[in-house]
Amino acid sequence: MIKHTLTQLVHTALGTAQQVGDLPEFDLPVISVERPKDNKLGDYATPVALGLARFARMNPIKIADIITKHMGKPDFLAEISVARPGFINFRLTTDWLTQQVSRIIQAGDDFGKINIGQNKRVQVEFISANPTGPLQFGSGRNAIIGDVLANVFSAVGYDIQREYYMNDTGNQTLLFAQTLRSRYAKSLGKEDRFPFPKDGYPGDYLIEMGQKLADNVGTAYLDLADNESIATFQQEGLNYMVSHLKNEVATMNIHFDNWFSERSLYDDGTYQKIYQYLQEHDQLVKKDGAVWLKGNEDDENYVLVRSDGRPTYLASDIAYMYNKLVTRNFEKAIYILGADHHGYMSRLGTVAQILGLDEERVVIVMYQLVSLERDGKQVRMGKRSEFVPLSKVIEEIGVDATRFMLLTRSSDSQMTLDLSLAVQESSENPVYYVQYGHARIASIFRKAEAEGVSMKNADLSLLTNPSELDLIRHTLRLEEVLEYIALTLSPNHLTTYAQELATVFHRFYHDCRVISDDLALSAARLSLVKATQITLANTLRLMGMSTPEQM
RNA sequence: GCCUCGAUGGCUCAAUGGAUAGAGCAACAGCCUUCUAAGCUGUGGGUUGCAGGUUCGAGUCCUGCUCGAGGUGCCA
Repeated sequence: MIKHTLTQLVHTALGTAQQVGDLPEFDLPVISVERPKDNKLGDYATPVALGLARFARMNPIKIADIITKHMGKPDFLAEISVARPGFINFRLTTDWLTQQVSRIIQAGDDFGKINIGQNKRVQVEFISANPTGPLQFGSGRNAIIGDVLANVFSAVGYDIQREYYMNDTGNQTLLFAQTLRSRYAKSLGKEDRFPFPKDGYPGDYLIEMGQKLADNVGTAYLDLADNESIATFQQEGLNYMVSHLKNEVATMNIHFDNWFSERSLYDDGTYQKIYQYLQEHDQLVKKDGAVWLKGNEDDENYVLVRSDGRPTYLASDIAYMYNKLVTRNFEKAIYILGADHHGYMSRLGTVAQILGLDEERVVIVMYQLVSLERDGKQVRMGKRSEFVPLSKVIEEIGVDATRFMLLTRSSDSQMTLDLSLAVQESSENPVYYVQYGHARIASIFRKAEAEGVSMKNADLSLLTNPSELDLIRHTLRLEEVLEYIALTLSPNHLTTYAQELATVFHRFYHDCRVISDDLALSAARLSLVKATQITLANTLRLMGMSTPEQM
């Protein structure tokens, strides 16, 4: 990446300047190379001299001059200039820029990939909603953030595993099984046998599920022994829900590598193992008949085992983390959590400490909740209030628009979706603007083929129009954007980038006719258009969206 | 009470401690005989919630305050 090359050059120049005594001794700082807001200033810039003024006790302009003096003039740079109050600006040569077009075309689907991950194994766990019902719209945000982050981490060189953690044990599962049993009995006309449980799940899907079960097994499950009964309905319900969830996420272009069972942590001895570990490390306290985790701070006590002997979800979380980071030995475990789980954050850190794990291996991406409105009035979401299924929103506005909308905002910002406006807003969704760019390009190539114009043996040096060069600059940013997203865990930048790239392309399309009588120029421009298409397509794919050939 | 997050143009939002705070929508004015007008060009619109502080430089970091969302269970 050219940005890294520049960083390295500045770094070296600073070292040299110190060696020859042009600059006093100080620890070399982290050098930031950025894109200036105004591209008239240059393609890249560094404010490093500004930050050094204090340590060097020199005027930043003077420092900048010294740095540039020792940088020499690499052949990919047309100009290195110093601007007040001490920026160093770099301008790339047109030649270097235009050559990038062929690099992009050669890389094809791989363009944008970089290797900062060094193939380290990283797990992204996301959604992980209780398998007790269809996904709610709020889970969509979790889904998109997790899926796109996983895409980006793959692209920057990590070996990524996507995992869905199924809470298939505990209170909610029990209630779910009881509800299913009651629905099943009812569809056989035996509701008196198993009345609807208190706080049971009201959703219609359970009525359907009960009916299906009755169709499949008849009355066989009515007279199971007490200890078998609930377990059976749990298992049936879980199987049904998981296949349902798989289909549901598949409609959003999401595919998990693994569906991890919480219960398996108890069945395979992981829980017993960590319990023993915690006991040996004096982390457990018995109080009021329950077992508490001491934690590292006073007053940070959490219950691990209830007074009735059943472990809490915290027990599972500890065992699960152990499983991720020790048993399966992932370099890092990324958790995508909604703000309603933010209590987890400190807890997971505590858990890592207790297990003697480097806390940096636990990465938490927290996003603010999505609230829903209808005609400007808030719609309460929750298990027992109005339920807005994700699938319904997707049905109404489409996967691409849904994904894009959920991805645009930064994770930290709360977002509101007005259901009555969703359809209307989706029609002006910027995703279409981006996809239109891709479709336009496809159209250009259809035309080129029809007219026998090809991009073979293109002389890229013919690309000199500012719109053309600007387009090249923007395609090259993809690598930087991906690195930035991986570093900051902020996948929303992909949407901004996609829109900017589309804007620059549409402007180019307006300014420069691609297919013309000038065959040499046509070939060069077709190459540029190809490179743009590759970049747009890769960006859309990273966001999990389609790349239409026509619109 | 304590903890987390937010407040940026009429609306929805962006912005690596850097240069003149940017997009889209909405409003207004232009551009199709030409590869897709789901496009392009232009205009207006801002004391970045309030008050301090740190810094050469703050929308961004720190402190206090106001308003909003969420958390603070032997629920997950």
